[in-house]
Amino acid sequence: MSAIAERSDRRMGPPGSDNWHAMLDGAEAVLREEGHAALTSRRIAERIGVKQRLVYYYFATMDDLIIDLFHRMSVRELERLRTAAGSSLPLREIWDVCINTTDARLISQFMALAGRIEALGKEVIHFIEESRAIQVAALAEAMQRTPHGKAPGTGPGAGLDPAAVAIIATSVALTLTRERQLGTQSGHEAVLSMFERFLASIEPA
Amino acid sequence: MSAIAERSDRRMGPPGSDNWHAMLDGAEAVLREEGHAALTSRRIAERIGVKQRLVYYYFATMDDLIIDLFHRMSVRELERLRTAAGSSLPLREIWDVCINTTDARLISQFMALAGRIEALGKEVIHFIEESRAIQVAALAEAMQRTPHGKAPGTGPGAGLDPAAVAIIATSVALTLTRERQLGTQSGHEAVLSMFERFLASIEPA
DNA sequence: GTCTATACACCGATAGAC
DNA sequence: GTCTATCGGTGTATAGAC
Repeated sequence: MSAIAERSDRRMGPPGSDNWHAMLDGAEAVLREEGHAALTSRRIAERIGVKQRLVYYYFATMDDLIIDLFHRMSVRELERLRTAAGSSLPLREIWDVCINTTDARLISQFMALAGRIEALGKEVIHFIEESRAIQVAALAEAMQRTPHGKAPGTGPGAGLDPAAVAIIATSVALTLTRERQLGTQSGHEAVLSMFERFLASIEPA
Repeated sequence: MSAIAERSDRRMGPPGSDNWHAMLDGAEAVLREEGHAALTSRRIAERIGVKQRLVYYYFATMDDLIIDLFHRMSVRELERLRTAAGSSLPLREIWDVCINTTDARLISQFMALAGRIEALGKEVIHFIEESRAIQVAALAEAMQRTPHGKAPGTGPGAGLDPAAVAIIATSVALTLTRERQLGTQSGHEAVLSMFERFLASIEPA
């Protein structure tokens, strides 16, 4: 998945090595704290105490570094989601991951970057589809097991579509996290208690 | 609201003039097409056919330009929302604004910038709270008029909270728009038809 | 594997003439 | 109001020694 193989001439360091991870750790911290405008080879090198040139030994270009960073993060996040989905209270655990583990600042930075770096956009799409599949599967199973409510506002009992619920849940989780980090929480309790009620009805604790 | 008054010494051009608007137009286009890393005074000047120095005649710093740009955009967007809220089908019109008018690329760029520029963060919060108030008011009125459905999955008839619905609707609209622009639409029909059913139940056409 | 040194482009912002 | 000219800084990326 690394773009390293695509470049030919320059000698390069091994992905997965300690330095490689250290550089991605530094990049992640810079991205989180200062935004992607500050994500430069110099800043990363300075942060982890190596020379700038070394960054280009492990990553052919800064774009490649960014893509590898997102990929490492998305692998971890999918792992977290799969673990949550395999637990005894899958929906609650997944919701917990979405609302507490995710860093909205990082997501914002990657979203902004995805518009500029095409290969990153593809990674992002892949991540969205994978994570949604995990959530839809967990929701479908829980809904099948429990006689669940009706679609909101609907007269006759059209059931909820797991795909719709998955999109709503992840969208809302991201919004709440982002707004909280931004500094506003107006209306948050209302939607949180609504999700709490939904969880209680479909996955009793 | 412009930061111009806060700088003292340098002579500056009038906000609201033709050039001022032209520069913000150029900035908006750059932001949309190339992202905020490319949003520089030179790029803007080049785009609208003036010299770079002129940008600094109208805006004290690039940050001020960005804040003014967001502010101009948020005023327009709030105006659109208020018009929609005053129409004969307010909920449908508001939903239409959220899902069709909004450019998710621009939002992503501003979100990423809001973490870095403190004054922009405040503008963003202000916009979020204003637009949410408009939506909540429209929802509350429509819900009061129509006997609406129950909270999803709930046994006893706890009503939907307008604030919760507003957050859900805007979150989902932004997600759908962003994913569509990114290049994926998996699950979108499910959630769109769910909103369509909700709208039909609460605001018959 | 890691380093020094550096080419070259572009950035924000300013001084001061017209 | 708009221009020319420019400073000082920082960015990506490379060449080639050790």
